[in-house]
Amino acid sequence: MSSDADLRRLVGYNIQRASSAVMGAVNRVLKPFGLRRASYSVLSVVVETPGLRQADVSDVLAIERPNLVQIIDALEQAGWISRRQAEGDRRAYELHPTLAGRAHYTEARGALMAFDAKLTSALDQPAIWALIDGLNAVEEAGPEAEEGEARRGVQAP
Amino acid sequence: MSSDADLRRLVGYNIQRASSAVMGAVNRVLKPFGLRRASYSVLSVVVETPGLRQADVSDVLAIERPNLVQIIDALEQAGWISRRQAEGDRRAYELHPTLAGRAHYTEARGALMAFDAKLTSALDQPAIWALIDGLNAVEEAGPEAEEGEARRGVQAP
DNA sequence: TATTGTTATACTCTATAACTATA
DNA sequence: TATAGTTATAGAGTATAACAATA
Repeated sequence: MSSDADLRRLVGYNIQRASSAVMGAVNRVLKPFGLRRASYSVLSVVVETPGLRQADVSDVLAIERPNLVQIIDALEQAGWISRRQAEGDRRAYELHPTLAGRAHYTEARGALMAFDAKLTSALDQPAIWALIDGLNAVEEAGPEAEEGEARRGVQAP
Repeated sequence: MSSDADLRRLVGYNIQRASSAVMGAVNRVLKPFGLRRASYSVLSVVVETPGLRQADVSDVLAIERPNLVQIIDALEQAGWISRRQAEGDRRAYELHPTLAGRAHYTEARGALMAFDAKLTSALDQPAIWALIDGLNAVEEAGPEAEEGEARRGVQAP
């Protein structure tokens, strides 16, 4: 009987453990491409949906605007995306992938998808769908599930 | 069609999003009890398996030994666990819960399990089992899945 | 008055090297 | 020589306040 058996009953704990087991590995897969998880995800949405503004990317990826700035700077300096003045709003920038950016994304995506497939190699397709559905349900429930939980309790040092 | 549709095909991305949606909420649930995720998990294994050494806790929870020290310090100062000299090895400490620690854990556990149940309120029991099984499979596959992925690629700024 | 991008900053989490005292 | 606990520290990742330019 393993010592974290009680913790293993919590979905949140299992998510955390799986997450930390995967995060570092993902970064190592992306490193040869000059990308990290965050910059890969930004490159992905810019390639898939050109013309998004930084605030849009912030909303889609749940990355705070200030933290996006440096990520976009790096992607722009690498020559993979570019900022363009948004038409009709001189405050905003539209983000577009360069040709090199599209090609680079395709390569990195191939490596990452191969890695991701290995993560689930012990599962059949229905199990993978169930996993993703479950994760999405938890993600949606997360913010609202706090109501009423954090009201009683003891203050401690 | 949402802009992260391509990312959503990656199990790792869905895990990351669910994880970050849940982590902060868990900490807010635990805050009234003077606990965070890490200290709650340490208190849990010490209550469930008294007498573990710090190195054992490090292995069970995948927390680096140096990072454990401050967590255990805080739990000890709060009066919830105690360090005891291990018999036959004067280098090591065995960790034991206090009476107050057991009681406090029971309270915090109740709040956390109620919160955790809300996370999965949209899922039936088989779906919850499938979610946990899938997460555990990914967690096991994580470390090994990197072989051969990170060898080719372009170095970038 | 509100919003976009930005700067600066701070806080948490995580990872590593090196020390001590024991074994 | 190796291990348990510790110290110090560095690096990500994340969050917030405040500013200039523009709406």
